[in-house]
Amino acid sequence: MSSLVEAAAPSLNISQRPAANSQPWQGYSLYFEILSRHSPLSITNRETLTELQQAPRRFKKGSVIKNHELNTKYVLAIQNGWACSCRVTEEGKRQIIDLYLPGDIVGLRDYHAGGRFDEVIMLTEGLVIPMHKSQLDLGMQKDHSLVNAVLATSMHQCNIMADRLNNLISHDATTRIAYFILELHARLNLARGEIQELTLPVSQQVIGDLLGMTNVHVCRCLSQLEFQGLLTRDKESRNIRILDYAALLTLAEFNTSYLYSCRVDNPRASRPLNPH
Amino acid sequence: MSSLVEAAAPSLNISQRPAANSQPWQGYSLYFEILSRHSPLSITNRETLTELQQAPRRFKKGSVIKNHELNTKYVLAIQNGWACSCRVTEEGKRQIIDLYLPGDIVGLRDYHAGGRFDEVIMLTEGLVIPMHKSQLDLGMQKDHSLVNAVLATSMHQCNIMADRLNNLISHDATTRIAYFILELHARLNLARGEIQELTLPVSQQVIGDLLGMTNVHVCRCLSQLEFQGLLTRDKESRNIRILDYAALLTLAEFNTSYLYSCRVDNPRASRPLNPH
DNA sequence: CGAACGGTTGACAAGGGTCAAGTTCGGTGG
DNA sequence: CCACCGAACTTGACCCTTGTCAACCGTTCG
Repeated sequence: MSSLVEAAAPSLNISQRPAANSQPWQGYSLYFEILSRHSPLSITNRETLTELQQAPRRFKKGSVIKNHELNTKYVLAIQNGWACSCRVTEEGKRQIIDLYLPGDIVGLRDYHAGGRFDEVIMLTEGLVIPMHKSQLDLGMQKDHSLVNAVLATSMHQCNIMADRLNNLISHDATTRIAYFILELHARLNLARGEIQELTLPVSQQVIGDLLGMTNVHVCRCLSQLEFQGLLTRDKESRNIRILDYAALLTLAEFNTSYLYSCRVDNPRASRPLNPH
Repeated sequence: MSSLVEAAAPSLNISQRPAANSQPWQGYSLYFEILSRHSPLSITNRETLTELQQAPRRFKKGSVIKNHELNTKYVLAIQNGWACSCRVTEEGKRQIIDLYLPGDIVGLRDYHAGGRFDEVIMLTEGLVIPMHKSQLDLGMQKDHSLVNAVLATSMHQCNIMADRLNNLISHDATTRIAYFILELHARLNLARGEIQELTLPVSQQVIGDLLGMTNVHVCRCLSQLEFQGLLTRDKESRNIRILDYAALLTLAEFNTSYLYSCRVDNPRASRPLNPH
């Protein structure tokens, strides 16, 4: 079972780079949007979180944005792009164990462990907004509702992982792919807008690494889903259009979409994550 | 891929049963022990947590101790025995997605979701200590160090799940079993005492459900590990004795034992979880 | 232009599932 | 005490799913 994320590209510690001179992110609080999704936060928190978050940083595909010595004191909010966390074996192979999409926070899982565990790598180019852990800690001490928001967000990530585990254990390859597509569809909050099109901006090799199968078989399974009339693909753009949503749900036994739902008064899809 | 936990046995809502008259658990705080493992807690927390925790309850194997309507307002600490959480499909099949051992806290994952997600079932007979969520919330508001402890404990569980995911994705069946045994060995904190013997108090069917394989193949893989001289089994007691710990580690690529380590000043193995 | 990468396809092999029969053991009832 | 039963484990035969290896094609990029 092979597992390769692209060889690590050069990366920078966030603290090495001071805030840029133009500050278009000022006044926009990605953290507030993310954290208030699962637990109500007052407008005061919005101001606090806006102050705490640092300048967005752009990373290239393949950049290591976090490991045992890089950004251990930061959590990172993904504003744009996909990232994954990997376990690195002694032989240097990387096994993808978690996937981060726009609107996810990276670094909660080893928040209290000094960030020792995983390496986080950009799967695409993207924008990342750092926040210093100690400042988030201070924020939580000042306002307890922030504690609940952080806890709820962490648990939400944990539930997504439980779902993936469920998917891996109980489904065969084709079904796993179908489930994965529906998971992305839900996490990207496309279900709410009844948008039936999404992009998988990664290679079939990466999809295989995520789902515990080979790139060859990913290709076969996708072809089969297409053959069955459940979806169509555009190879160039890596777009997928879901043709028969209901049939996909049935096939994948995907009935946990509620896991990914946000609070009703703060729909994720209705507001673009990138304000520029 | 079949998945069956024994048919649900009768179960009681914890609140239906007042504290017993004799109270041997008084003064003993399982929650303090668990929560202080990953983040330092003051002795004040010990008293608080001791007050908050309710009378231990004994459950039979197969009891449902938590679901969408049962104990939704409680977290449960496992003092004794094994439990698992399951996703229930529409056809009523149960898929095990998480395993709880003595010293684990049940109900953190859907803490903020009203406990809607999983059903938790005893895999063996066991003792469970409930605590009302709202009281834990109050405790966290009073003392911020408790927040860190709860967060760290949650994240620890999340990391264990990430490890299981890693195991499922990257290993074949025999290796998965080896990894699973090492995971248990580490989580039960036997590594510290260099104890090479442990008990799997569940059927091979359940092990298969946990690892995404059939009971038949679990049997074959265990036999093979025994044949290779890595361990011996006692069928009656369901005991396993590890003969070649180093070889098992190598085979399973298990190098994450640090994940399960407790704080040095509070070793889990040195103090029995059941004070009676 | 050629190299590198990602996707596709085919032939073949191996890992693991399925089914069925047999075994052991503990519990139950006569 | 023995007969019977069910649960769990074991083993063998067979077959399907998936991995492996290789060739080929289209695109992109230097």
